[in-house]
Amino acid sequence: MGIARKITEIGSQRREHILRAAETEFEKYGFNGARMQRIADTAGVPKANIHYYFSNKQALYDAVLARVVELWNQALAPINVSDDPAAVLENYVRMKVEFTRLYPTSTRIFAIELLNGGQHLSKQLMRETREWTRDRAKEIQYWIEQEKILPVDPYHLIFLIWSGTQHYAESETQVLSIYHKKKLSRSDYDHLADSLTTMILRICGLASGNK
Amino acid sequence: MGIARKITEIGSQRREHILRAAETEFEKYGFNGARMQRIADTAGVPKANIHYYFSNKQALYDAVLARVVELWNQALAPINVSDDPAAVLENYVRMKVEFTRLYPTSTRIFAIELLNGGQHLSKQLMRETREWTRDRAKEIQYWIEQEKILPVDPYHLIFLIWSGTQHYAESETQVLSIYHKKKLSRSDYDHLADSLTTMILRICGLASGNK
DNA sequence: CACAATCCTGACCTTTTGGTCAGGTTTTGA
DNA sequence: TCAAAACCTGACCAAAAGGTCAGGATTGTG
Repeated sequence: MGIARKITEIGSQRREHILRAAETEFEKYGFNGARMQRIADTAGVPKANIHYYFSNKQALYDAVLARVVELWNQALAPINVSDDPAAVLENYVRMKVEFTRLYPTSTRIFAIELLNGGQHLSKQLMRETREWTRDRAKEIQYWIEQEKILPVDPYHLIFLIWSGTQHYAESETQVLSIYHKKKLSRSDYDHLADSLTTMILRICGLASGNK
Repeated sequence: MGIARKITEIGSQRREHILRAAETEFEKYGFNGARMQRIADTAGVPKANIHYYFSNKQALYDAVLARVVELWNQALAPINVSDDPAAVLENYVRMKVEFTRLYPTSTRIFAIELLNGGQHLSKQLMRETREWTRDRAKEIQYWIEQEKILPVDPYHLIFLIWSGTQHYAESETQVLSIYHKKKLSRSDYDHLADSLTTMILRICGLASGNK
């Protein structure tokens, strides 16, 4: 984009088109394995056209990652709607499962990025995530002190929720192999949401009846 | 290796050397990002030497993956040493944490491979894992029927243990960023093992006191 | 209508990278 | 001791991949 060009024009749905193609490419092959030519083919545009919108591969990747991060931020934001630990936790777990179900591509791109050391993630995002987590941990700690839930390490609990949900996108291959399935269905995810909710609540001593 | 060459000679610690260098390379950059030249430099041998031991990049990667899988299999094997669910679960969780601590590289290579769809994993391994998991799930189901533990979805429980431990290797970047640390210490892992054990036991209604 | 700004792309260039190979050195074993 | 087997490597090579660019098409607008 070098010098400021007249901002987005109508015809620039191309940009969007390319971005979408790039997203699935980076998801499948990672940054290094991604091929500009293949992205061009998927998007149905000449390779040179990509370079009209994105100065280079890195810029394209950054743009893809930016959307992923934006989505991630959205997911972080809305949490506290209640003072009741059980409601807050259940709400969060279900949202996280839903996020994983709806955006497996983003989940995987993010996972790849983290595995690679997160070099392309902004300090900004890292800080926001840290602060968000710290606040959540404090809230949990407060619940513990009020004896509303059993004592647990708040960070470990949060990480368990994250990993437990994301696992179904990140290690989908393994999960599918074990289930002997081609794809996880909607009801698989519904069941997972119930199951995970129960487990997390039990950890906190907030048994919701049984099963 | 084309035609059968006289099997390993003493001098072939080279092979080992190269393999070790390749391991860290594949861990850092993934298959596509890995550079033969860099592996050679790390191993301190000329690039052509690598091709004396491994016909090509793919073969080298397969060899690396084979070791990882072997390690993985070892970790799967020893489980049942007791009839007491609490003991079995605690033992397994602690072993898994220890594995993640000791072999983060392997854990990450495996995670990358799964994220990539596990194309290089043998049907054999997939089947073994499926069977192992199925057996474990049956055992858990049995405990439930005997009312030794609270009802849970056995598969979800197993996946939760896996993801919860592996998370600290796979998303190490994020975890470290949140903890504001450079590295997880031995005691961090000890604490994690305690914490995870407690959480998993609570899920099963096997509260081990508190904390 | 004209001229600018934007959009588009085939052809081409450069660098990187996995891989080869001829010929040399070292080890083995009868 | 000596030849065969195994080991080693500098110098190359061909293909792949990211990126450039000159010039054409299209669109907007006074």
